[in-house]
Amino acid sequence: MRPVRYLAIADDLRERVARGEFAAGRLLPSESELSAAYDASRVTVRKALEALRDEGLVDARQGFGWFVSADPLRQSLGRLGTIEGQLAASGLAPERRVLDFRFVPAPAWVAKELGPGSVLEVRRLNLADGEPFARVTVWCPEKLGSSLSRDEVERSPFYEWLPIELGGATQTIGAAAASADDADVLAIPAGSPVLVCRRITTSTDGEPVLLSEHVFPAHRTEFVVDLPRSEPSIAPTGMRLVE
Amino acid sequence: MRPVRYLAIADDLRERVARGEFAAGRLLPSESELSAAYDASRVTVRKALEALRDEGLVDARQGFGWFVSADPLRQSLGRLGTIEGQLAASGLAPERRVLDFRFVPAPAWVAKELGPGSVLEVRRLNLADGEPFARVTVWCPEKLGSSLSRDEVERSPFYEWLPIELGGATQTIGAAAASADDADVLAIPAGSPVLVCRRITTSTDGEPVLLSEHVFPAHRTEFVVDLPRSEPSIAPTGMRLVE
DNA sequence: GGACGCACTTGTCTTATACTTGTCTACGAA
DNA sequence: TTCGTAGACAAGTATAAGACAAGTGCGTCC
Repeated sequence: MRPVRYLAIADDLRERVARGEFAAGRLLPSESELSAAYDASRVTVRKALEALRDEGLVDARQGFGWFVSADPLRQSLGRLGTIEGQLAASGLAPERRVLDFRFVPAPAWVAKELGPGSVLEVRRLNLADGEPFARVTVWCPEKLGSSLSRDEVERSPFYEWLPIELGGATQTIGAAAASADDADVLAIPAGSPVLVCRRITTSTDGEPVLLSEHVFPAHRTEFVVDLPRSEPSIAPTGMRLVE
Repeated sequence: MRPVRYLAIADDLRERVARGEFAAGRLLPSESELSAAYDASRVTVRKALEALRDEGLVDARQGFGWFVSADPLRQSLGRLGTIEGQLAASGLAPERRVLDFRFVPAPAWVAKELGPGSVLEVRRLNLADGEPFARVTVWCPEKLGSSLSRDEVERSPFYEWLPIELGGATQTIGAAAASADDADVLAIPAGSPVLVCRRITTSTDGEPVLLSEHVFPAHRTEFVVDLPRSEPSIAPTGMRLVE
């Protein structure tokens, strides 16, 4: 339960925009409709929309309506979102291809977080418009992974299938030279620079439940971090594709 | 010795905050709720909260509530600003060596932010215990840079010498292969992976005033980013050295 | 084609309620 | 004196519900 309703609505709208539910340049539902949909007053909905406008995500014209900003100048993701959502927002077709799906003994750095034992390891290739842009490996404890099927994790984001609610995440971003294996699946020369991102996702009670390693070709991806100084209302952190 | 109730409550709250029970930026239960929960009067709860406020751990706004202070953010921003400080903290001797100090026409991506014209460009090498660990280039408008001397920027961080107050910053993090030049000054093989971080720092009124490009050898550095899930609040962002 | 009206939108108010912190007084116990 | 309880009141915030002005799009009538 959130004490501040309009922030929750802003979050939800931000996510829906990021998912591409409202195409760029297209109209959002009117304030009255949103008000009815969220069962909130128009004032509250407006505050949410105005918050999004401050982020440059949407804009409004009197007598016309609210619409997704044509050029999201600083499209910023304040929450733990999926890269796929951003892809969809920029009009690219996301695709997931599962390379491996197996239960294995936890690798060293995974065991350090989850504890020793068997884990589900899913190796996956993410594509945008047919072009590979990320090799992702996800590990989760055996007891969580046992309810998942390979088809499921190929269809939609991993965490959607987990029977628990996720909390926050910590990720480290580093650079490396592509291994022969990664170079192969990403269709880049071996040894060329890649961004390596390791993420530890915890459940709402703080236990690490999901570990992942993302490898991005350097020429296609970069991280954007906003460091606000004065008003800590939102500190967006996200990733975006560079063209 | 008489047990002092409000100090005990303050201790308990401090621990709950430290455990992350209340995410940074999140509202705490109201004074009335805490009062009921601890079976103490509101005055006592208030004294506990005020003690935490004096420590800078929480803050309050009238009519709104108590929330975990945003201080960690500013801290990490400061940390980002001075990697050198981190080095010193870990017992390494930081050193700055100015490679270039000159006024030049703004390069393309700099001109895009600062506008065309002449800028001060400072190329610098950062060392830890004699080992180079970052090549940094800073650009700032000519009228700001004209009051700086080469000795000054070699002695202490760039922004300390600027006659204006800085606001927030946006930085992008990417990977690349080391150029021949960078490889040379960083003492790494040409073409080996490096982290490239470009930062746009704005003044308090939102004007970009400082642009910088940091190049780190991949084997020594990585970024750490915390991602909150549902709370649009504070996302501490920092960088640390890897072993 | 041009003028008009209608339905709908955002922008900007007011009024009211519930809840919050901020501050104060009065009183009791060790 | 110090610490605690109990309560009252002021001031601020979030939200609800609604009224009204102003702008937009569209169909209709002349």
